[in-house]
Amino acid sequence: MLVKALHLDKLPLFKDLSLGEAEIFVKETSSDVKNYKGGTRILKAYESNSKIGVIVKGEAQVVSEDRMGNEVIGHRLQRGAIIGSTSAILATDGNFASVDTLTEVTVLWIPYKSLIGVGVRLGRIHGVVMKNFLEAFCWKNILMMQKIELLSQKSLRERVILYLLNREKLQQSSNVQVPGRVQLAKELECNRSALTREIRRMQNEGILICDAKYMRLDKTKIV
Amino acid sequence: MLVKALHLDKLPLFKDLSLGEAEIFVKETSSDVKNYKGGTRILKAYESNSKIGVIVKGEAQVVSEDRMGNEVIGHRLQRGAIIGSTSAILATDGNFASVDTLTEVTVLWIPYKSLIGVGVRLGRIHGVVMKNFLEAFCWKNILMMQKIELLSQKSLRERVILYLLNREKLQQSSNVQVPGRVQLAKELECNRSALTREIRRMQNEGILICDAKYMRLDKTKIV
DNA sequence: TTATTTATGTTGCAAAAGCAACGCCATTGT
DNA sequence: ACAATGGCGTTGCTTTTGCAACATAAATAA
Repeated sequence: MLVKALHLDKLPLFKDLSLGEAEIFVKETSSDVKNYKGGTRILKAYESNSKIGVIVKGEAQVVSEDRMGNEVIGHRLQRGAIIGSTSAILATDGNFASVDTLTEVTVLWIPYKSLIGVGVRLGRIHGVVMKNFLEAFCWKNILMMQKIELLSQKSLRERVILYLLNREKLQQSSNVQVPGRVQLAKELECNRSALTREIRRMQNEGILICDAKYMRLDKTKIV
Repeated sequence: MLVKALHLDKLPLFKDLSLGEAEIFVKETSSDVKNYKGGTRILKAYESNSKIGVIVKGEAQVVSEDRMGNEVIGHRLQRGAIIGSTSAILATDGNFASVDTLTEVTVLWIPYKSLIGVGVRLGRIHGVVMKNFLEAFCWKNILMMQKIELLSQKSLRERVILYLLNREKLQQSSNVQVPGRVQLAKELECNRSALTREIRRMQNEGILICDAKYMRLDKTKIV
């Protein structure tokens, strides 16, 4: 069965559930699994959506544009990531972002109404899933907070430092793996050449040691 | 009883519940109500917390500092606002912000464990509260997204415009009520005098009509 | 009332960041 | 092998923004 084949029970969303329980949940909520090729749009901005998606396999990406036509962040989504939650939960105006696949992607779609509605029937199972769901949701929140904090820095240098400090925690290493400069500049929401310039400065001052793929902050030198 | 006296059943969190049902919920989850004087700290950053708070009366404010010692956003919280959710849900590292009262404030504290745990016993009631809770959560999300979008603008002028457009929707009027310049500068995360300067420029160009309390964009003039 | 904060507008100056153009290198496709 | 594309560093120039100082007005406290 699907649950077993795709190891759905190993998803963070089903943490603390047995294989059997996960199967029951999927069945009772009429959730279904869909496959998408690379480069497809899974979720369209400004369209209504009634299901919560969980990425089971592959990699996808959030894509969106603000009113001014600028592209707003495009962070990556991998196994376990939850998509479409706001649009499903707030039937009215919810999603302002689309989700595109980067590789072939498998998604588990859970009808939001079922998620809410099956409570009585499923008892403990429902409680556990809900708990896991909320946790996932919160993580998303924390990431957003981090982004806000990052963008609130007044100088580019501070953004770089904060970015690296956050990554250190995430990657649990003081030698931080970073994306290419183009991507990095996007994430820091700054101009690419301004970024390289600042990186160079920091290197010269000995605050930062880095090559193309890794960076390391010298914490003794930042105030 | 408390629920009745404080009109708890009228809280968004208890939408679609009767007074009696709200009472049952409060009792079964062992939720309790607390009062705080103005200028008190309700929730402390970096301290563990196991309850979800709902503001019942009064006004409070989010306060936080980032690693660099800068004060990050302090948005206002009013009746219905939910606080402490991340720290309660993610027992480990959750809350990086404190909450202070501005006026006298009443808070309904719901133990997170109960919220999750009472599902079986409460059936429909639980489902409804959960649904309402998720919706509130999502709104928070949307506000954060808006903030991110705002901060992602490259020029101050764009920030001002985006801010006003968002407010227009919120206040449902093209004549937008704005806070004082100091507060506004904080929300736009920019320098106060740079802000007044930009406002003046926009006025001169005829893009913006404003006095101390209100602003109105001339949409025919923005691209 | 007067004194004392606190918000606001204004301005000059300095620092920071955006922009654009260029050259180099690596990857990819033909 | 060659061309074409795309990422990266560099640099000069321009614009934007932050900062600090000051004057005024408004609000608050004594």
